[in-house]
Amino acid sequence: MDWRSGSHGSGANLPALRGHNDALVLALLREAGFEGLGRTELAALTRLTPQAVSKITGRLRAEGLVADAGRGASTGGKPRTLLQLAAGARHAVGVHADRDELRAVRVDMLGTVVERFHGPLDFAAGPDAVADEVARAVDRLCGNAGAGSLLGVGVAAPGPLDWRAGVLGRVTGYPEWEGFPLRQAVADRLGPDAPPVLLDKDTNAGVAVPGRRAAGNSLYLHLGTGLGAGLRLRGEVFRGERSAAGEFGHQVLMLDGPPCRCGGRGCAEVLCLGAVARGDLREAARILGEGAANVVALLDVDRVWLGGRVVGSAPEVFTTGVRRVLEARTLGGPVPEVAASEDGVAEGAAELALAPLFGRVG
Amino acid sequence: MDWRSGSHGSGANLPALRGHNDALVLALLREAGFEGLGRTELAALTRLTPQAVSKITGRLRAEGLVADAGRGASTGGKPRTLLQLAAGARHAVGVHADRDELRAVRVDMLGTVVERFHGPLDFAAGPDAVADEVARAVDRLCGNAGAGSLLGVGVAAPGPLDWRAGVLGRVTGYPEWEGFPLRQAVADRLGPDAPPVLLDKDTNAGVAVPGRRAAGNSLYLHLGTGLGAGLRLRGEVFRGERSAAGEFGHQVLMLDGPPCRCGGRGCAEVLCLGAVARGDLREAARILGEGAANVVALLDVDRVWLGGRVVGSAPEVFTTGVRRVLEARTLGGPVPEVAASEDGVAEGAAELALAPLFGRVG
DNA sequence: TCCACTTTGGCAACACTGTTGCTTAAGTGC
DNA sequence: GCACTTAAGCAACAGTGTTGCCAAAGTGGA
Repeated sequence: MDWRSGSHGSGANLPALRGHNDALVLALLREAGFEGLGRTELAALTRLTPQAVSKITGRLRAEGLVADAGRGASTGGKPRTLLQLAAGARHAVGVHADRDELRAVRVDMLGTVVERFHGPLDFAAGPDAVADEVARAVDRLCGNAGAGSLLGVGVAAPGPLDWRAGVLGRVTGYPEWEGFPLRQAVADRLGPDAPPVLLDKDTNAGVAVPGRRAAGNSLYLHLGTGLGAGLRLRGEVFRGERSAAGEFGHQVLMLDGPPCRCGGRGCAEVLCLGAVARGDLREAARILGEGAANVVALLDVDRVWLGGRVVGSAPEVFTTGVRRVLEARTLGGPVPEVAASEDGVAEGAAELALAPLFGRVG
Repeated sequence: MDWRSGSHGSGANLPALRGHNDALVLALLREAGFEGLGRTELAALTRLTPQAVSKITGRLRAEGLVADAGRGASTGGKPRTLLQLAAGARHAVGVHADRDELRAVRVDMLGTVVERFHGPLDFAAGPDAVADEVARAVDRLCGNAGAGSLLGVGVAAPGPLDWRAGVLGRVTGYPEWEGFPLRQAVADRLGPDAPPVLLDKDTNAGVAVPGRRAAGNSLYLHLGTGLGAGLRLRGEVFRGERSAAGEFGHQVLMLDGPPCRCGGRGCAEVLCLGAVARGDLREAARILGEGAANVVALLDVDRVWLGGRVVGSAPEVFTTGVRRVLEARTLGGPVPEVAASEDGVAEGAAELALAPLFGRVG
């Protein structure tokens, strides 16, 4: 349930109890998708009594979040009335603010993209101008949605940054960005009636891409101008206490190897980008694979997503290269799924805004 | 709160609500230790109303888990009545079943060791004989405790093993151990009225050593005949979906380096043990530090514990060596605490048995 | 066509949770 | 001595999931 807030979490009262169960039912209905789920199945999955499920779904129906989805087949008695998520009843917006481009999407409660928008962006114009552009993109996408149906806005930006405070960190090449409260800046521009705004690293949004199977542990590796990673453990984005988790580019893979801009030697990033610069993408994929295999072994990762422009330029090379290393290094154990991710950072940002509805922090 | 059971966790009802709040209050009182805590402070920490705290502490007092601890200083009004954990009211037993030695402890609810026992052990005698020895050690330690005060028994053994099922995996040198249900074997020998028995990897027990600050992320590195790790994320042991997390020995630190027994090349273990074999403990510490720094950066780790016989032979060399690497590699960020752990695996195993009382899985 | 059976799902009463409103106890400080 | 502050319990309350019961809506055999 995780009603954590302090170091030990928070106490729970009746509203919190109800909120937990509501979110749980919504999450199960979301996973079931268009097929829907009967009340009896929900009772079995939640381990609540059928009567409790009836009360809960009654509430959710009254709020318009859940709707009937016809009748199921009979199993010898009255056929069950199927319920499904009223996907279009609420929306979320996700924005990927990259160095030279802005991509924004509006998604429904299933995470399906309803509307897209993208345009140029220029970090050099300064953080205030970028906040303007982000707010403008959100407004454009929300004009077509019913008022009040927007649950949240997620903004993904290059890290590092402070997720809790919503403040940017040192963005390479743009020193004036450090310390800029982008989350608050966007929220101010959207007005006081706007839903909550979240700010997260692009790699964290990348690992949160909506998918039916949110459970388990996932790793997203982003190879572009730099090398970064996002982690999803037990279905939730893992950020660490100081939003610093997911540092992958400066994992040392070759002790006393070539010097890196970070001051270290033999970092994954310097090795990988070096191979890319030499045009040796196979070697870059192998290095990426070795780094991924370290994380896979350490954290029992189920799925590895690869993204970023370099990967996008030759997805096959990278997925097969990484998969080969993982197969060699997982001794008998299950080999994680490896796939190249379409640029889904904006979708992931929207997913982070949607997450609280389903009882997840992110 | 984490009343997880299925992939999405479980539904919550009133008993679960009460259990969560009871566990939370007990955890806070445990952290406060002998100083105790007033009802008002508990209310602030739990975000419950003072009246709710009075009801909760009333229940816990009736069960004997909590007791008065005198009066606090007045802050201008009636002085608060302090409460503290009745540490001696319940106990847990932890057993470290190592290849040639058995160490067992009985601890109170604060995790303080009340009684110790250790003796020889011989894995070669077979798993049944070892289960006998473990059960005998538990019986010996529990004879002196009041009946019914035992909350649980934790058994730590060399990994890999299946934590959920309580079944051993491949123990190097003892092929007949694979698949042996040690947890059930011990439970059978303790009888039907005995409290729950847990089985976990020694490295997981090592990272769960009782300490006031359970929150945050910790890493335990064990350097003995092999190299292993235990992870504690957000205060809970991280085992992964298949109990496979914490693989550290075969993290590749030197691409295409010296061949390892696992079939890979340049693994942390082969590099580290190689340096140890050459008598170069400083180099071993440096390698350990580089591996630790990778994990620290990836997971935003706060504390690094070092253990195992090799570390025990020269704790200063390893702590300073590891700390030096961490200082060099954390660029401006906070440097995690580094300490050599006394052999606390048995205490950690007891802690895992105690954990459910405080609302943690482990 | 009828009827026993199974399964679904809602109504009403219930037990029990934390919350609210109020009162009493027990200190401090002018 | 008295106003004030803080702690903590009693009683009534709102609202949760649970239990017991019953009506609705199917299946399947006589």
